[in-house]
Amino acid sequence: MSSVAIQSRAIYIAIMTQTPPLQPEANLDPFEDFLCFSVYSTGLAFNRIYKPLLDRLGLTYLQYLAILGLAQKDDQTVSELGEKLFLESNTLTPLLKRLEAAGLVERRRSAEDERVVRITLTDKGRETAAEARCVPGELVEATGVSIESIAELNRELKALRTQLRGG
Amino acid sequence: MSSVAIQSRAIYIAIMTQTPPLQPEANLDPFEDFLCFSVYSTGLAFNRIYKPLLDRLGLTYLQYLAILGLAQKDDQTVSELGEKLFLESNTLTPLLKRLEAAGLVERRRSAEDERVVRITLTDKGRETAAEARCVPGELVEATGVSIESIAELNRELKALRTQLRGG
DNA sequence: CGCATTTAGATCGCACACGATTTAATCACT
DNA sequence: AGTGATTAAATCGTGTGCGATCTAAATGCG
Repeated sequence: MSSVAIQSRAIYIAIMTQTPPLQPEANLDPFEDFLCFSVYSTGLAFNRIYKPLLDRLGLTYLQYLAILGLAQKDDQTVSELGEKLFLESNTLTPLLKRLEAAGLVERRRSAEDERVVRITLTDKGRETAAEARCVPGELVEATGVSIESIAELNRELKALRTQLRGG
Repeated sequence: MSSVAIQSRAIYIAIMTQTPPLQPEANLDPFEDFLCFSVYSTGLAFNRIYKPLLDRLGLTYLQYLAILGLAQKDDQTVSELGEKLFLESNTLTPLLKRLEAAGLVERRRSAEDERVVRITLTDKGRETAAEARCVPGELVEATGVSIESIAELNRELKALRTQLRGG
């Protein structure tokens, strides 16, 4: 059994808490030591925490993020929104059609460039966005994680994401 | 437009870097300040980094995690594996059937309790697991994130996940 | 102008996630 | 032993993510 070869452009993004390279024989617990798994499973946990709150707004987690993104700036293109969310049209187009069907956004081809689709929030969409902004305030600190340490965690994750995306 | 009511059991899980409660008028940038989004988008970035490496093993990201989980301990039940991955049978059953179809695992009903399905790695599955363990070693540090800071980040994420899951 | 190239979205197929429900087996308790 | 509750896994429907491909519009360039 051969180990997979090292890539030519040696990106190394701190993936785990143990020093690479790993030997197959190493006795490690992947789900404790792999940062990628901590990020993955924390994402699942966030999704589950948000879901009951977003259900009342009739939004999924991604739809919630999209609505917040649209509320930031009116009349964005699909690509523009995609840059904020780190997603592309293959994910956003169906999502935006669902939001349109729900009466929260309008999709219109640009007059200057017919390739471009511009998204605007409807009145109902703006109301939903305002409610969506209140959702995080509902999740209230129970134990000892301070706002400061969360801010720090957020900074670290953003730096990591930037590295993962190639700087 | 009504703000959503505070829940009776006031869980607050530090969700963002600004102090709640948020007013709808607050001029914030959700995608910079929301920890949930940093976790979400970092997860997407991890997925994309891993994909080309896992493609060579013929595994998806979740299949990779599942194989590593199965390699830790032989003859696990679906529920046992689910506890490691924070997933349930509605996600794992189809995934395990795909791994079975690929010849990497075997699924067998327990003789003692016919409700239980036990999963074992085949020889091919163990080979794949050994290769899978080498994958993180391929992702090599390019810039200034040290193993120590990654270990710290990992600890913080795990603590956060624990809180999100209700302690 | 003519035509290849590029670009923005859309479409398609596959694999997750997850709430809700179903099935079948076991347990609890009388 | 009987039966209602519980449990483990499977099934189903909806909504992401994403690689690959497609379409149509705009651009570049001789």
